[in-house]
Amino acid sequence: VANGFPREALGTDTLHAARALIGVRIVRGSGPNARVARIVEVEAYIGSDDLASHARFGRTRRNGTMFGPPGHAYVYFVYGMYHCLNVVTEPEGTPAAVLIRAVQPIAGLEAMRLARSEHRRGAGRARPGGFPEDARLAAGPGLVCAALSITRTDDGVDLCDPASDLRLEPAPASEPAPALAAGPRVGIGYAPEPWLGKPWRFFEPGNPSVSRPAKTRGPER
DNA sequence: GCAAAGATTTGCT
DNA sequence: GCAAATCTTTGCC
Repeated sequence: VANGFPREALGTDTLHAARALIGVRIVRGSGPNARVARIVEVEAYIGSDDLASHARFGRTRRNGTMFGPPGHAYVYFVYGMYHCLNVVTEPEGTPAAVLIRAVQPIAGLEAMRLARSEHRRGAGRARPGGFPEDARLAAGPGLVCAALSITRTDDGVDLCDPASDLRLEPAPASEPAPALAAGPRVGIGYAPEPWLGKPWRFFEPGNPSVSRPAKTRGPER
């Protein structure tokens, strides 16, 4: 019997929650067809003051979930073709979330490949022959949602509820704590300093499922 | 009501 | 290395 993810690990400091999410499982569905993936890369977006966050405009129709209780999924649509999954953090009323940038496929790889192949891209173009390496199936925020069939219908889902079709589960107790590295967030060139340079991207260095190599010179301690 | 840009990914020049 | 694909959301007139 799977345990639900402890909400208290997400309800306070977002940077702490972001680091704690590395290694945690994201599960889609149940039974033999369940898809299980291990989080290897995240980014923190904290409060309305963070000029890289969707919350910088205050509460809007799109980002309302970010203002809600922790442990729920904030899913948004971007660039006309991709979705991005976030885990809401901080107490209700404080807009903050952790973007899931990359996951490592653990189980249900067939279903992940199928979901990715069905994810329609540009002008009906067919995907070129062959699937990517297993480790690269969900190596990016848009690919995470494609591989796990995450869309806006999942916005607001309680990820700490073991009964949710999309949910978090703790890493197995036997698994060693993952190494951690940090660096600046990706794709937020519109944001001014100091937000642009905040080292609020966390990942497991060396993991082949990470979306892109570290921009930092070496692993942080 | 309209114009501009986006927490991306991919393929081509 | 750069621009296209594609459409929702935001901001301004």
